[in-house]
Amino acid sequence: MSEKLITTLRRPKLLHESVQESLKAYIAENGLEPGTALPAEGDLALQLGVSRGSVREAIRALESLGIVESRRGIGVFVAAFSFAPLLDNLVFGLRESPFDTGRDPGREVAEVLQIRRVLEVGLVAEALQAATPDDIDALRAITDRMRASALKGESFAAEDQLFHQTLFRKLGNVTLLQLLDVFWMAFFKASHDITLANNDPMATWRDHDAIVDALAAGDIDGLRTRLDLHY
Amino acid sequence: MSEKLITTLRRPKLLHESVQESLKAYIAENGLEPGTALPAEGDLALQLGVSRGSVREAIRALESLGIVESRRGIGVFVAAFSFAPLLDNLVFGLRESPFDTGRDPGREVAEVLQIRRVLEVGLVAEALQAATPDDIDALRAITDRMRASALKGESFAAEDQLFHQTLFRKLGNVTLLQLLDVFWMAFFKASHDITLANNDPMATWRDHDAIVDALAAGDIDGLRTRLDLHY
DNA sequence: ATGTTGACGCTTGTCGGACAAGTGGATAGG
DNA sequence: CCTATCCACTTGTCCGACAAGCGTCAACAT
Repeated sequence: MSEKLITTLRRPKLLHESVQESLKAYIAENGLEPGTALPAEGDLALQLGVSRGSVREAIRALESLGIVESRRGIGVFVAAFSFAPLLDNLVFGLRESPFDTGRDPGREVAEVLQIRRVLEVGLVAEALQAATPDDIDALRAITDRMRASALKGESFAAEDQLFHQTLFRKLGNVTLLQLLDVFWMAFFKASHDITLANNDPMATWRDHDAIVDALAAGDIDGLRTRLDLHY
Repeated sequence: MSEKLITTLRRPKLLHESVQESLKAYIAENGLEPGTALPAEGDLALQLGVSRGSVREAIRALESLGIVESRRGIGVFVAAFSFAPLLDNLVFGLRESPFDTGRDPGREVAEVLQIRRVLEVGLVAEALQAATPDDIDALRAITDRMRASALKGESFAAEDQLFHQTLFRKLGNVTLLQLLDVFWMAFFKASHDITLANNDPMATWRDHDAIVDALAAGDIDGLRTRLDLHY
């Protein structure tokens, strides 16, 4: 069959790449939990028979991926998985990925927005079913803080992010929550870089407040409509 | 206001991290396209006033993120953006992210599947509108190859991936396509690691074929239903 | 004249040692 | 018992050196 997976074959594998794989295998095979300390760079270099520089380069690569975390004067530790380390690269690569769209710098923002819209609109019904009165109270508290900030003419990025996170928390899908977080930040950073003209804070607050209203009333259709209009 | 974005503040910034940012800024500000060569490590070290080791560590971190690519004996080049370098880390971190779910090794798979379902079901209507007869022919050709493989008792992972990619290609949302690709591969790898019992190939083929039928008939509701049942 | 081969310079890859900077615990002093 | 200091250990950074891979160009052979 189509066994054409010879994509990027490295014959004589580079040393720091081998060390990288060795470290990943060491973590995976031993089932090391986040926070576990790895052997010191010197020990690793000694055990693997390579120089400390090669070990350091491997650690640096794994660190940028969020797999390990090195703390000066203490040691190297297994890091808790998070999308955050990948975010910077995401927005970096998102600024202008393909070549043929140079005339449309806001295209990636629109794409991210479309993905967020589909995800949230498609899941808000389930979020309504899973929501408890406590969740509604928490959302209302967030919109209250939004209004307070809006009245002072301030923006409320943190509250906006927290709102969408709280709305879908009860679904129990942590991957979804992280993904929404990534896209929220990607949208935030990108829109801040390109169109510095943020929307009217009061209008944004009313959008969120109307969503909470529909949520409290159990109005699924209205909820979908309000959320859709929000985008 | 709530300017609590002090998340990961490094007071005395580490040297190789500064070099990293400097390189990213150099690429972004000069608008360097993929394939462009960067100054040699030695030159960079000289210009930045740091050692070559620090420059190398920064390059190694950027390389693992897919931002640059260093070729031995030639130089360091700006890499084309791709989710591929991040995929390994994604599946690596997805194997068992949180601590409290050790008894449910398939939870992440279910989460990824839910995200894919919402995305595809929520966007299939727009995909129908954007689809041309050529697209339907292409999809039918894929399902034909699926049936041929299924009759021989073989699986058809590549065709499965291509099917979903073709279905949403006309939306013109490359970010979405890459995301679906990432999640498809994450699901494929994860499900292959955990539950080695893949579904019946014939049943999988019938699922996809029914989707093409509904697509050709312009039956939006049936399309949504079939796609939903597929998951 | 043309094709081949070899040397050379440039690049990244790897090594070893050295010192600075930061952390945490042991230890001596109050 | 509490406190301050010292010390072993770790990561961070630097320097110099050599190996390995690549491209160019000149000298050579045909």
